[in-house]
Amino acid sequence: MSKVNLKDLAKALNISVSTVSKALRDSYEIGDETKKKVIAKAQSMGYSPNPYAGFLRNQKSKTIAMVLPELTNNYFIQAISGAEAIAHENGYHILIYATNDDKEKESGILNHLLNGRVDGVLMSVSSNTSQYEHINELIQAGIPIVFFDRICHEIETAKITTNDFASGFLATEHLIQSGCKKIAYLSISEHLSIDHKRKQGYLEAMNKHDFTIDEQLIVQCSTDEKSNTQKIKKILTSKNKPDGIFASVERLALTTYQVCKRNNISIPNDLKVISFSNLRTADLLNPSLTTITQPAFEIGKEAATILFKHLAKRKSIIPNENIVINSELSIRGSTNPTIK
Amino acid sequence: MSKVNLKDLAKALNISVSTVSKALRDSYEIGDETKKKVIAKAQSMGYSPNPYAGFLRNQKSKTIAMVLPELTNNYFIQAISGAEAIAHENGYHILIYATNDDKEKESGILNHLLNGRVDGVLMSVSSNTSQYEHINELIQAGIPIVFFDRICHEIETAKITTNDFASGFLATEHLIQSGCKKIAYLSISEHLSIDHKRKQGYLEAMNKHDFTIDEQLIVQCSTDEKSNTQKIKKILTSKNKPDGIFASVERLALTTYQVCKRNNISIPNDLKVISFSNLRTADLLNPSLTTITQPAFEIGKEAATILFKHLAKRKSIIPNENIVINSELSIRGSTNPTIK
DNA sequence: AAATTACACGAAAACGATATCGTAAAAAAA
DNA sequence: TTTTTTTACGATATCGTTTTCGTGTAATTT
Repeated sequence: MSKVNLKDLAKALNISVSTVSKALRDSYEIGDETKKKVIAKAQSMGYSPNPYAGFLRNQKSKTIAMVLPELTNNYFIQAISGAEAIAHENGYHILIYATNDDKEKESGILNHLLNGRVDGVLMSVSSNTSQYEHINELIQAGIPIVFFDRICHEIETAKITTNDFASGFLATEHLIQSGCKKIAYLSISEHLSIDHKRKQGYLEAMNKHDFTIDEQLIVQCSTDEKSNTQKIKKILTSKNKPDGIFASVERLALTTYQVCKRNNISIPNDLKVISFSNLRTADLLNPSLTTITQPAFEIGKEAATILFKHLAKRKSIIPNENIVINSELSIRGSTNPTIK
Repeated sequence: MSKVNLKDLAKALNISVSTVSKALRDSYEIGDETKKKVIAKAQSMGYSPNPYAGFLRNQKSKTIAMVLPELTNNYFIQAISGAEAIAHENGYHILIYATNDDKEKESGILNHLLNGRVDGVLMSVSSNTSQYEHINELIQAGIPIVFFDRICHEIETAKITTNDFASGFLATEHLIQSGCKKIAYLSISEHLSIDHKRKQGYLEAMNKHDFTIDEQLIVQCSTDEKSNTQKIKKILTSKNKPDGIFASVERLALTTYQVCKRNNISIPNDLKVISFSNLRTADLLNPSLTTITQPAFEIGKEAATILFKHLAKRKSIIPNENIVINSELSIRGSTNPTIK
């Protein structure tokens, strides 16, 4: 049982607790010899400071929370991975919370964090979040928050995103240049800023190339996969069926693939597909999937870096800042018949 | 600034701190009226207890750590997701640590946890871990640990795995029954128990069907993807090339797919492939991948459940226990030409 | 009426580390 | 030599809870 504390150390060395504490923190108040003795004794007795005592004293826990809509998602996982990597370097620890894309659960989690369990929060809001009181409360409690991907424009803080508008534009234009005449957009949620921007990019590209916008081809999807499958199947088997699909998120592209497989719709011959995606197996799909790939790892890393920077300054208010890290288009078989 | 503490509440109510504390914890010592007053005031003043003060006092933090080889891995992510779901229900929080499959980093992380930052640990050991002092230290410090998937037989505690031997046997037999004559096994690490068992299953099936074991067909892979690609390419283009591959983990199956794609080896005609995998897109690969799918979500959930059960009892020693949750074989195109 | 028990609350000691003071002794300056 | 400064350390309050123990009043028992 290594329950050695400062008091034990002090007793063993016949000096005071405060001297031991200062020696271990390399204070200028303590002589070199004493320091050495203390450090040696701490080593030999296997001392390691009780973290919670320090947290209580300093009101800092060196812990942050990542609050995410879902975990089983390549994008978020890579973002966690990026944040985790940089956290370790800065001596921070990461608590993980999944909101299951539900505003109520999201709100509950943030309320739980209100009491100072974490020094800061990295967050991607859930798709049905349209009010932000729970977020503002957190900030007012002095806990800074940095958004990434699914951001809140309404909150003043740092926000990391990719170039959603430009990428949406690029994706749509790529479909047009690949010969598509009727392009559908699969939307994930009307409340999400990223969705809005990607859709704006889509609309802009349509306009530029004098395509008429058909509201029927803008499909409002949700978190309910059954319903999404229905909607996608319906549009792909309707008279007005599109010959190109731009999926705003990976999940919807995969659903599209499933629907096509079951209904013998050939990609890319009958239908070309492009999607925002961080799938590692995009290359190996049948056909390989043309993607807009976000630098998720870097985005997570950047979000964490900014948060740590402000935490180090003991500034709980993070000024508004929009950081954009560009995505990349990878053209593959789902939009180009010459690629397998 | 909601920095309301018990003292503030007590002052506002003109009663003592201890009464407030007891009232909020619904102690029998406090009268009903006082309780109501206190609770109402706590509500109106927005009181929320400082977690670290409680942790310090109780020596419990309601926090556990998950220590994993890597995050960008479908299996581990599902396991995290399972643990996270059950943690929330039990009021626990989860810290995430990635070892990058490196024993040194793993050791460093466990050392960091030694000081009581967490009440318990869920862990899958890294593939080059062959000594267990750092794990034993943790247990001796009174922090219980539950293993899942990549377990340590040498440590006495609860261990959750899938039926690796039987699944390895089943996978190999499936290849044999699919007509394979020369079956290779892609090993991930000789130190890992799961790998060992899967390989034993492979060997047993080979024996049962009077296949001669060819050591050349047992390929020792590693965490270095370049090297794995080389090895797999080498064996698939050698004179002694196999017509069936059993990949012990998903990553190696994907590498096999890449190699086949680049070298025009047709799956399943030239080569049949089966793999342990939790890929959501197994269906959509070219060809779809026959998998042994582990119930990762349930495994994570079960591991967390067991840990919480023991933590609730304040028992820091978890008796040895082996819990097995079976995997499922999903036959798809990579072993059956009639399936796309 | 006296003795006992229950009830409702307050005072204070932990939990373990940190930081502000205060103060001896030694060194430097006057 | 006296005064001032530096050096090195100790005593103590503090962070916010929880919990043990003590105590005065009211209710119950003999």
